[in-house]
Amino acid sequence: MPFQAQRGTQDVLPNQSHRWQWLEHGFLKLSSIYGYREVRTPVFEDINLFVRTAGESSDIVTKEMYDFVDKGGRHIALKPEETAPLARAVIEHNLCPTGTVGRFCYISPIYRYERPQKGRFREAHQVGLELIGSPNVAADVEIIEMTVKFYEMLGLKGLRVLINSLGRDECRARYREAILQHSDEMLKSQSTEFQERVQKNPLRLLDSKVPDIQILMKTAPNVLEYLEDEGKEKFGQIQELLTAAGISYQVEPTLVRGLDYYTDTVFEVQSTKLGAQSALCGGGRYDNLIKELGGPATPSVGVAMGIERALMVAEEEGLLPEEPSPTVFVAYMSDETGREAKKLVGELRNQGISALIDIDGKSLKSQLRQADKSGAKQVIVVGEDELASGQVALRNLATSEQKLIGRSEVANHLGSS
RNA sequence: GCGGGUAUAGCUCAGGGGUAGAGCGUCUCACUGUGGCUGAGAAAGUCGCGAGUUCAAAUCUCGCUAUCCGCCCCA
Repeated sequence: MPFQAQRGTQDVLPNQSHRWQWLEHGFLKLSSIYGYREVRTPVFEDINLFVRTAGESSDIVTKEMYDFVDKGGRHIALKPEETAPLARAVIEHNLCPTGTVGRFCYISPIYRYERPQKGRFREAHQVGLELIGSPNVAADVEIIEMTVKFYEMLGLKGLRVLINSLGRDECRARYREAILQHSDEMLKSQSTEFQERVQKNPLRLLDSKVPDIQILMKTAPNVLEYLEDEGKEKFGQIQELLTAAGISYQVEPTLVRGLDYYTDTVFEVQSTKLGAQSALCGGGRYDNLIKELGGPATPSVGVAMGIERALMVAEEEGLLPEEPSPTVFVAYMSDETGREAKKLVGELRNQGISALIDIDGKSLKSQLRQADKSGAKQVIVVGEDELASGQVALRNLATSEQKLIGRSEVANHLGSS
């Protein structure tokens, strides 16, 4: 009877790792070019970390959390994102002393207890960047620029960069009132559960998928008009800097984030190829987070980019690298030549040459078929006659050219041809 | 948490109350020691799991599980 595991994510099927490596190497390279240091945190955290950082939206957040009580009675959550754990780690280890700027990047699994669908998994992975300690708009721009560069590096096309500013406390409070007032009539006809949610996070109305609400939001007040003077000025500066950097973007006043700790800038990169999940990444400024967690007031900005989603888009666009194939397939004729062939494969592998060999003693024809299938460019045939004179046959599968070479020169030939 | 689709060979899927199907792949042979092309043949399945209805269930019914898609939510 087949065993079906209760699992939270898709199995990773064979031959995926080169895709991940491709993406992660690209990310780490970009990070190092910009001077970002990699940080890792555990997959689990005390659930209160996330509850605190979510502010008034905390019960919504808790609902989506993959949490449990561990053997020691601790209430644990598998981290649903990396920004809060990283901020916690920065405080705990004083990675970014007051007055300095810290640049950090991460590659991390994240967990959310929700129904999987296209582009959404219970276990997913993110790469992310956090620039901690600077209130300057140049920080916002650096993060957005790196995000765009990352996707450019992967070769993704047709992406939209959306930016918005949510202002700070004063703007937020005034805008909440305005949008609640605007939606007052509509809310009366909704369920109490929905009304409570809206009370907790009215901004969420802006990117609702419900058609009626979308129509209503077309005439909603614009958050940008509620920005404090400083926020307005900064948002203008960010746009100037982005333009100067040659980054095309779109101001989207309905772009919001679910968490309360975001301040001023928020941004997102979208693709049309992800079903209901259009966002490839999300980021923004979070000047209140570190203080909220008990650290010194530390203005920061960051971004988290979904690995699975990026790979899905890359796959649809045919950008993924080819699977690596072995350099050579070593075929043999008999038990005796088989022993010699295995020895040869061992030698090649010891030299770091990717070599494949049949292990079931199949026919030569079958071995060559395997070789063809494996993508190996060349085959070495170890035969009795050749072996008697200390030689093996080297066959190029693409051209069908075959020549005899000395048994001891195999590695040299493989290197050059 | 809510709604819908799907589950049959290694893969992609058709079928359908009475012997389990196709294409691709695999293997063998034609071709004693040379892949791709061609032809012939073979192997391979408790038809997701469990119960019910029936003389008979892969097929109908119910439950469960998994999976995909949408809602909710999205850090």
